[in-house]
Amino acid sequence: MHRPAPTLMDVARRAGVSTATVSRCLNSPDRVIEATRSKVLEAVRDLGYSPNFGARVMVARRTHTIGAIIPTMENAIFARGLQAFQEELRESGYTLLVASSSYHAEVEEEQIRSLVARGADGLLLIGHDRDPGIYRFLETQGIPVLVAWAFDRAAPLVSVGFDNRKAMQALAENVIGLGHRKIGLISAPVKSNDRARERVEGIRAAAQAAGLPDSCLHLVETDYGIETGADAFAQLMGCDVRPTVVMCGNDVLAVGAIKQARDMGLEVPRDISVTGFDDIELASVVSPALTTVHVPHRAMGRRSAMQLVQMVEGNTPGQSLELATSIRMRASLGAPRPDA
Amino acid sequence: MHRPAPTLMDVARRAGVSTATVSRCLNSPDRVIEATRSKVLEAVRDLGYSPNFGARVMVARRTHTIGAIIPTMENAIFARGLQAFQEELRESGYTLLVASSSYHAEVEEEQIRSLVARGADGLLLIGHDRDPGIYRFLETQGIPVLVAWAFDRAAPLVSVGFDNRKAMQALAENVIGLGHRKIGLISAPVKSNDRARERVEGIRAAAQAAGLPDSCLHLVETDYGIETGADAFAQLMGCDVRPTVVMCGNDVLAVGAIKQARDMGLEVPRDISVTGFDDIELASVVSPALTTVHVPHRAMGRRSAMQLVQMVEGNTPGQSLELATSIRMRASLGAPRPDA
DNA sequence: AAGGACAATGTAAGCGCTTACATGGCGATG
DNA sequence: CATCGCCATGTAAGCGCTTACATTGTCCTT
Repeated sequence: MHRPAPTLMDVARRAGVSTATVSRCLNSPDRVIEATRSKVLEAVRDLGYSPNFGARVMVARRTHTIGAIIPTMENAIFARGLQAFQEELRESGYTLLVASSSYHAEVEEEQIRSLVARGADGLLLIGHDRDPGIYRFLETQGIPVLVAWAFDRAAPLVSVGFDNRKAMQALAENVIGLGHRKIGLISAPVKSNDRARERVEGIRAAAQAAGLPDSCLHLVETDYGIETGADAFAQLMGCDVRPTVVMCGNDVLAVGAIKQARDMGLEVPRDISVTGFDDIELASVVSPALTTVHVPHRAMGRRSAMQLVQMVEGNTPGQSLELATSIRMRASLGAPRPDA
Repeated sequence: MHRPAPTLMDVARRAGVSTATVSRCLNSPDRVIEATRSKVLEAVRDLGYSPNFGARVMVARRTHTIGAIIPTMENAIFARGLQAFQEELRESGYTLLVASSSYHAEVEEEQIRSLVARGADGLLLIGHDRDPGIYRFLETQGIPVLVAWAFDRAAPLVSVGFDNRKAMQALAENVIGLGHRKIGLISAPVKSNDRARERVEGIRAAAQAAGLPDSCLHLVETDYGIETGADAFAQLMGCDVRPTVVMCGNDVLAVGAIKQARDMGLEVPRDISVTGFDDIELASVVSPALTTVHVPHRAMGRRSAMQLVQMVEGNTPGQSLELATSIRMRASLGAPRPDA
């Protein structure tokens, strides 16, 4: 059905030169005399020639491609950071290829292998929880890897991000400081998700520090999404001991919670407070605006890109970087009702 | 600094067989006797071997990779459809690689070339507006291309999507039917964005059909985002003739408009109505919930994937598919105030 | 005018893999 | 027991490109 794509050889023949000359025209034009060059470039245009990437990579051993695997594209949590990551990469002459794992470890592993096989010069991964085998694999492949969205000095991999536990703990201290003693928690599944786990533990730590019993915390785990957040909220409200505040592992869940509260005729924050995590755009749009932990998405993306490029080009071990988070106090958090 | 990644040859030597046998072990295991196979697989594991994609592609001429270039990852408009697209691809044994163009034609062209060079077997593009030169390039490369998010029978490329104009026209007819005569429009820049353009024209068509003068429409173009939507809304409200309804080219802009209305002390829909387009999750979360055009994101993603795979595998020309949209009447649209 | 330096181009090896074809061994068949 | 066929494996070509090295021609230099 289709003539195969033209090759270097075709161009060379048409221009009446050797393949080497064509290659040089394309890669170091100044090493070829003007007359030849224009002849060759004309042939390239006429034929609609485009170099075969595979062949080129095989020789050059560099693709100028960075791969990123994120848990999901479905919500905005990674979107902004990734956008910044890509912008910065572009400036350094790299192309970003993104794959999403749908929060499945096996899919992620598959994607890692796929991206590596495709010659990614470096990889961006989210979070630390991962089968050690895959780290060994990356090691033998000699591919620099950077972990983002979670800073952990002790982790085996270089990471650029923030301390999830500390950030959530700070928010929880505020919540407790307002007088809340019955706290509902909605989190993404903590198994094999270090970020979710750390956030929950941050809350635990704050409760403990304030001398609250463990029983004051009620955790519901659920998948990611507005609807699932809503369901979890309903579940929490159905318990014998109603919480006065629901702290959510991220903004998407929190928005679901707020929505459900509204649907149940509860007023936030008068009847119940809600908090989130991430400070995505959604957080300031929802009504009441969401109290949440602000994460420096764009800075994280940019710094990750810079660091990763450095690791790739300098062949250096790379250095972890901790970014600060801050608390955004907005309308969704208030003191508990005196009668509650 | 690093030992180069192991090759087929290394594995073969370690397992004491030929490279052909190793290759067969990996690609058609049943053509190799059990004993040999386990020997080879052990060597593969020990060495952390991963096939060199470039080399493999060069021979096989197939990558089982589909590339997609979307205008932005920053908001959820493409997220859900893309997720479905990826899921369907995965089931057919394909990997999805995504790049984003930030709504820049040159970036998009670069990404197309990059993805093609990387051996994408097929491409998913959004919308039809594009330099014809790039179509010629794709033609000579023999890469099947599918356009999504915009159905157009007359377009040169196969498309799976909906009729943007018709969809928006239907919504506009509703709006006009409610009695609105002064309509504000907030759209993404219509130049080189056929979807935005068609939507605006849909509104124009509805106005014309209802016998309204052109002057009843006031268009503001702005980039994508909640904040820009808010600004555009403020601008619209600052005009001498205040509209009674603001129709937005998409939900993100509409959410910005609603937010701005709230900030300006206007009650939606009593003081002013707002409509969107896309029906992303955000639309039903915002308060008041957004009246918008529902787009079958997931179906579009799945059908696009199926169609594209068919084009790639069957080497067939492919067939366009029009999907239906529907109107979601929610709280943000009401009749105009009698006194307005 | 002969020798040398240098610039432009050509020649060919080889990157890591798949696969058509060649080879050898073994069981079934007559 | 010789013959055939088949299965498991090996051999080697070649995918499209880059690049080290070889070749040719030009223009100085002495």
